[in-house]
Amino acid sequence: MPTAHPARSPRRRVPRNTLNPDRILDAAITLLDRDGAEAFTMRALAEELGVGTMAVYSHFRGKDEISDAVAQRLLTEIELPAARGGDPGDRIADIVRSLYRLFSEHPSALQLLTSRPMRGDERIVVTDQLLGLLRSAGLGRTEAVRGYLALLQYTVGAAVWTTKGRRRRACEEAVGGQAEAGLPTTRPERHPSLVDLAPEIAEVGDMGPVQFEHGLDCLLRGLLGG
Amino acid sequence: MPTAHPARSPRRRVPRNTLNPDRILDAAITLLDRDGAEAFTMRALAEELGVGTMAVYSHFRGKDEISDAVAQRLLTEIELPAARGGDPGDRIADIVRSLYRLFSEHPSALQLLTSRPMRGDERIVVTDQLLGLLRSAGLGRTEAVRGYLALLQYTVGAAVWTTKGRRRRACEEAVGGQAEAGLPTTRPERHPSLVDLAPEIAEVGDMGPVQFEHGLDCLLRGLLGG
DNA sequence: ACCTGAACACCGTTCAAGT
DNA sequence: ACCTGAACACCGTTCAAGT
Repeated sequence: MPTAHPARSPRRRVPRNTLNPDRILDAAITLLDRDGAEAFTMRALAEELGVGTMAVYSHFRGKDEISDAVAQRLLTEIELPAARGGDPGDRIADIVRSLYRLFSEHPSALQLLTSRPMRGDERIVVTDQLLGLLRSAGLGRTEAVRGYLALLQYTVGAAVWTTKGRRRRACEEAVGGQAEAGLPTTRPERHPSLVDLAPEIAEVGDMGPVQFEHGLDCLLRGLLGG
Repeated sequence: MPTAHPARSPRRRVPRNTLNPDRILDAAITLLDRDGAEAFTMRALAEELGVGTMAVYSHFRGKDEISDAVAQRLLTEIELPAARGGDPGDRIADIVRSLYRLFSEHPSALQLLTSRPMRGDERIVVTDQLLGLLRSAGLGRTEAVRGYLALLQYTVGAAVWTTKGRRRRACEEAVGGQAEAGLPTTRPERHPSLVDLAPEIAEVGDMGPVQFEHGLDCLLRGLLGG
């Protein structure tokens, strides 16, 4: 009496051809967004799909290949502003904003997107559009390339900050206690500015997108209005 | 005949009290900087120290506690500019630059420093000094807090970018082939700006600190010179 | 108190096997 | 071709034991 799964899920055997790359990627993104990067496991992925662990290996070479495909797919979801006219500065802000939104909506995918080469057509289109807009805003050739990099670096940094901050806050709430917006106890003599600005620090601490907008404004002013 | 380590290292038994928290943190940072974050393993750490895996647990509660302590220690290594006079803008740039340098010199520690609350006095001093300088540069209360955040976000993003780029480049070199500075093949009709600016892109691609400086200039101009 | 190995519950992946 | 479980080499950590 060879009972198949001694104490596992009630799954017996899945009908053929239920699995395909798209369904696997959907499940991977669900897993990533719902449970975080550390829960993105080949075994958990298979469980999510209601399938044996090794079934996934019929469609992808391994976890790395799935991660690459997820990054690719997420970049596809970005909606680029279609309007071809208007102020270059506004259009630049639109594109960068939608990048930030992508990172915010898929927090655990941020490291996927920053850690690997980002090949694929989607990223190239974003790059090309930004470079063209920076040029048409009057920047020189090298300035445009440097400006593009500065914009992306700021965006990634702001997204990392927001993402980690969110996790930090969740962690603190789970423990209990406000913990005054992540700032440890301070002594007025040694940290005068910190104590003086405490109310503003607490106020600003929460809102990710608003803060991103503010920094983006500053950066664009410095880039374009010099 | 109970032979101790069947095929392990020739270590037999270490004299007492050779281990202490400082030596463990030294080894952890060495491991992190030399072999990368994914090589930072409790077993590898013990090997580095010439000690059994579980010996470390006599000094730290677990891997998380070691990671926290490493982050703390790295923040201590930051050298804050001592000069108390001079242009606030220059002094702000100095502090942010030394933060960027810290991140660059300890690439694998970047996620350690961004993923956890960053408690401890060292971080607080940096924050307090930056806030004070932004205020004395003429910024309002909320502007100073937002400006501080923007600066840190940009710094983290630039460091992530540089770090990941370094790994990417090493990976590509190992495979062989220049791979034209990380940019995949492009078609001139679809990506005009990218093709047009190819030489500048290749030129800028390499230098991390120079690019950081440029973006920092822009951001500071937008922040202070508005 | 400090260090040890064995053992447990995980992980990605290889392999031989089923349909 | 597609899916399966067993097995292998890893991981962090618990535990009982040595000195």
